[in-house]
Amino acid sequence: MASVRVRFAPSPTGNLHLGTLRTALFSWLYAQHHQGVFVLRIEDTDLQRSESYYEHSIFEGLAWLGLDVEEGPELDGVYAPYRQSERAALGLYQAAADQLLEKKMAYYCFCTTEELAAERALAETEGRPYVYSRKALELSEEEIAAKLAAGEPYVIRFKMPANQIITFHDVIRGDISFDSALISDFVLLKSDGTPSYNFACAVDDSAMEITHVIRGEDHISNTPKQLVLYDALGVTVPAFAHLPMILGPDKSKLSKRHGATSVTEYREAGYLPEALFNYMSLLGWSSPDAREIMTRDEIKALFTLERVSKSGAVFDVVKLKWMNGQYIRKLDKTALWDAVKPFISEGTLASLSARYSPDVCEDIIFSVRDNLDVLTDIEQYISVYIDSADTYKEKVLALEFSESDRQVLALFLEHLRTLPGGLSPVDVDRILELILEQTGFGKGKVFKPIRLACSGYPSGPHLPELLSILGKDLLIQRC
RNA sequence: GGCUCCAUCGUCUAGGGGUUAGGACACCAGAUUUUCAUUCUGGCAGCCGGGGUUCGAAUCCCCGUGGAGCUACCA
Repeated sequence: MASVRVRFAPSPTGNLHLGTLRTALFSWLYAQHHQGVFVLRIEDTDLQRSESYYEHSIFEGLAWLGLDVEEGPELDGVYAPYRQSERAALGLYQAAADQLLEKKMAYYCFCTTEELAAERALAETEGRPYVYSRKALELSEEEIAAKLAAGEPYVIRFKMPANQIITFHDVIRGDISFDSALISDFVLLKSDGTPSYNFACAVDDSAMEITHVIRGEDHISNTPKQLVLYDALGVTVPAFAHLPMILGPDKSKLSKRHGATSVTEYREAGYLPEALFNYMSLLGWSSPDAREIMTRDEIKALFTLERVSKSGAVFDVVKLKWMNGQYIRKLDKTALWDAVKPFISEGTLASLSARYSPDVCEDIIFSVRDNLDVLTDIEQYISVYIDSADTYKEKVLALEFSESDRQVLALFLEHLRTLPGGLSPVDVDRILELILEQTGFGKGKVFKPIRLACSGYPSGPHLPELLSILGKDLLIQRC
């Protein structure tokens, strides 16, 4: 069997979108699962909207998620170049168009946008579906030659086969058919000489020997156009798989008006790539054994198009957050510190390193990890460790301590003073235990005032960790 | 409007003729935790409607309905 070649073909007209990313993810997974090749092709034929800045956003997004590209721009490969603008410069699309022109399967069209708009408007008022009138087909050879010589702008259109049912088998959805009579003679080459999407797509997919075209459901209606092109060009047709849409909460195609949609935004909001990868893989696909938390390798091994669902999936940030928390809690002390560090403000970082050694910094972060859903949550939970003396005073002065509270604090202070050496978490546990015995009070009556007096906060990390990190000296001052 | 796709808890989904319709997030309750959080246990909640086919449909077929996508010299 021929080896699998899957392509991911985004256009660099915006930051890498979550929907686009999911297409990339499923394509990559499919290629990986079959030990195939994952190809990146940049579809930058829209000169107005394409920007190299966005191309980088695509590269970065893929790399961040760990979707390694085997063939693509900057990488070369047998099928280079991988940017359509570069392929156009090589005359690849022109050559294909010439071939169709010669076979009379395509033709020159000099119609202006105004003429076309008028045709369309007429069709609409008459309530019939619009297809191009084909008036350019009536032009004689001489007329065409004259217009060409005069430098009149033109496009090249494809001559759709008449009354034909075009059918293809979608790996996910089964057979899908279209009536060719309802499809207009679409443009192959635009008047600026660049290829239209459908043309470039078909030409390149065959040139690059793509075996599987995996893309969004929104491309289903483009497929018949590409099919007739494959046929006209006399090349092999790849397999198609149309993925369900990713939806916003209102069930319409996920877009900016739904909030954050670019991969960069999620990275900056403190999501881990492993979590996003895992969550996205479950949007339209499910594992055979109902597991949800899986490693990249596990997903890769389990992934098949047969288990991809047909209906659209609402992007649920709440579940993503939960999953991100799961991944955060899996990180060990050092990995957590590395992950979280870029999300701590400079000021906080400065006061942290001014007061604590690097080791203790890791302890601090680790002590609050259960509170983190996203990395950006970190700031709010570590303030207890770095509050200035003034801030602390302000907080404590607002509190009221009862007689029993004072009794507990006095005892605690006593134990601290008599403790030789530093204060370890185990020491804290022991002292707390002792006070419980000595006073006969319940846990709340003992722990609460100590937490309050020592930290100024009613809640926070576990007492042993919190107190041992704050340190004996500071606690003696505060009690 | 035309064409096309889709339809199981609020959300993501499993289940493809006989199941108490399963899991996950969220939500609610309880337990553990000095506290927030974490963790654990339990609970709430679903087959869009109508016709067929069948001894028997969530499952197969048809029709409705609803939602979505496409309808460019964008991709």
